[in-house]
Amino acid sequence: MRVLQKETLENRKRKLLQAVIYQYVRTAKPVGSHVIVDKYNFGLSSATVRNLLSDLEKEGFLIQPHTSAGRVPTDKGYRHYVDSLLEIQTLAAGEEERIRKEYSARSKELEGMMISTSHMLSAMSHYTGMVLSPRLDKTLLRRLQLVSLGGNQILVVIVSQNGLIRHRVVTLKRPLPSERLTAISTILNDRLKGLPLTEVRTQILDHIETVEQEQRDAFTLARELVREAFDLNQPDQELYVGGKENIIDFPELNDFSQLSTLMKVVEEKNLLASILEKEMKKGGGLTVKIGSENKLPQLRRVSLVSSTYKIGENAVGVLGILGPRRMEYARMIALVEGVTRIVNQMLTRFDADVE
Amino acid sequence: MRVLQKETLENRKRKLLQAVIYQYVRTAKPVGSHVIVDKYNFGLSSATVRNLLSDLEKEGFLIQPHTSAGRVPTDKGYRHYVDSLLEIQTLAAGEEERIRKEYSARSKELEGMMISTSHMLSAMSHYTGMVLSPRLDKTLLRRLQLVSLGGNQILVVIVSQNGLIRHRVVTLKRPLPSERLTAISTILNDRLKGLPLTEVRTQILDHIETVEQEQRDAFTLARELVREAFDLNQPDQELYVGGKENIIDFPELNDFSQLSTLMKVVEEKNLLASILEKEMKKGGGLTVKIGSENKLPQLRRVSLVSSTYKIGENAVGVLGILGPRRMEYARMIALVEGVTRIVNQMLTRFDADVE
DNA sequence: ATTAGCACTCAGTAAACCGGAGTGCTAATT
DNA sequence: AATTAGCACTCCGGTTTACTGAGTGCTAAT
Repeated sequence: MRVLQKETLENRKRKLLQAVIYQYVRTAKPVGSHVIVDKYNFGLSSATVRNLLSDLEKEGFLIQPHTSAGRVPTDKGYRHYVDSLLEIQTLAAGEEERIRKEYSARSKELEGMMISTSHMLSAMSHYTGMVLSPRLDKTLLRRLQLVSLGGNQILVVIVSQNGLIRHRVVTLKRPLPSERLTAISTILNDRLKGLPLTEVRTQILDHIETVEQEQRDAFTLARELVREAFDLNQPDQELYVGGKENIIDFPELNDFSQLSTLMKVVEEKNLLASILEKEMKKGGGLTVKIGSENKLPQLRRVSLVSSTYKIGENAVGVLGILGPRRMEYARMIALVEGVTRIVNQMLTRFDADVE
Repeated sequence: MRVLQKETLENRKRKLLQAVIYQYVRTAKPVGSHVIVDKYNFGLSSATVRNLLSDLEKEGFLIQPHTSAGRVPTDKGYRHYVDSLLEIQTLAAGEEERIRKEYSARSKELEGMMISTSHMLSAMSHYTGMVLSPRLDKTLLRRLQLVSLGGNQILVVIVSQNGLIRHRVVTLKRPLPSERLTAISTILNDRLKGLPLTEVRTQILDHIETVEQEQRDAFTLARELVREAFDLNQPDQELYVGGKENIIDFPELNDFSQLSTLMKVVEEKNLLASILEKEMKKGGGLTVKIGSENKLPQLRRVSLVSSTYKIGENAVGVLGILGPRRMEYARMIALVEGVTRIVNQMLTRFDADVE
């Protein structure tokens, strides 16, 4: 994604570009030569600035909405700006504090964490926050517990190594004495512990044959359980989105139809999810996708700042924000980066907590 | 809420009012006398219709957005219309089918059901769906299960009579052997089963003193558990909202600021929740609140169709939709009523499933 | 009581009309 | 050679004006 920095773009111009972008981000009005002279100390006259601006336009970093208007950054301009943010801002100490507090107040289990992360990203950015949950096949089974609910209902609780908890009520054809239940529970636990969750599913569904007779019906039951509990058509990666409503305030979307199409993309989570997933597969770190850099046409008027988060060494999920192109990139990047760091820590903590 | 039907509003006028509303709901354009003559067979001339319309306006059922425009229903007009919907439409057979299928595919546990209900309401109405979850103090404890996760983490699973499942990971100060855990689990279960969940909380937090010595530390532990698991600052009734994004398409909200304030109310769930809660306390059945009939000023441009749902005989929660005043009330009422019926059945099924 | 007819009102749209912000270019200045 | 002052030009956006047509209310005739 990184555009190589032309030598021709000497320092003065770069400063100017930054000033324009900075100004535009604040005011949302096309930036004219006079504003620049007034508010930023370049020691140049408006005429000179005009010349430079004109150059920058020829080079594709700026554009005029119409003749006789000021300049507005293009995607390329933003890109250059983002790339030049060498010294990444860090989160203000207060902010980091606030984030951590928010987490500790909430539950320690994974789903809760996903939800609050998405909310937090949105709250602190005033944009839309997204978190793609860790993939099932990267998370290992810590424990599988069967709890009788009386009658022929059973509660299946699946706990993964990193704190993801899933539960499901399963109704059996016939009742089952509770001591049988614990027996089965232990067998299953022994056999399956430490396997990836996706494995657990297939293990049970496929390898029934190889089991000795006495354990046979344990597995028949197990099969029934798993089929219901894992809910095959439920995707194993979920996207949590917080702050959809902020989309309304995106400054660029001045008409309803644009607003509406964007809303629909965000609503229809799996599109977004698959984009983030690709991001994840491509490896790690923080990426910024600006406007037209997004493949999805519906997203070409917005920007995405996202980052993969890890359990131990593996990138397992993605989190980020979706906002207008006219975005305070520096702050947003700091935010995403900060939250990623914290999430990483928390997930590895989960991991370490295992007996 | 029911406005008494004036004798003065003779049949012909009522029919006319209905026609106007019907027409307006479809077209969103002020309805003029000509349209009425053309599309509805009243056997009257436009002039006569005009007179009648003028009457209806004097009586407050209609209003002109400006002189020389057609008429638009007032809240009072809608109200009258809704009240005159004697024969409630029932859901189309296909629709009911679709709803039931949707449920069976999804999980049987309560939270999942709440979520899919809110989604369904929104999907079928194209408006915004809301479900207020059953109150904790109306639901009884079926089972409280402690599951060791190894180390000093414990998973507390709380299952209520009607299928609500809550889980929480609790980290203890010191590790606890797993046989102690099951022992404690049984004690707690015996003692607390069948109590309302709110009771469970207070029982454990308050009555520690009265316990014999040998069970003493069970309760010390329990106390620790409960305090964390029930998460005191979490409200015990939750509002599930689906289809917020549909608000964008509400025809009445033609400017951004209105849109935005409405969004904020819906976002800030507890305001809505408390309104619905009041609805519940006031007893049962289906209510329609039209525009200014809503206390909350932010809601005075929309309508609410809601209904309480029951477990057995008690109204425990509320569900409904929020849409524009210009709404197909007949269909919406049928929808809410239909969904309520199904939800009632499912909840009572949960109840009956207990051993 | 109903209706035909007509004068009147007014939203909404289009056309015409500025004012001003901002540019590009040229010629003068450093 | 780079910078700057000055000026003509462009075009957006807001405002005014004019016009159309849908729809009404009223009066007089049926």
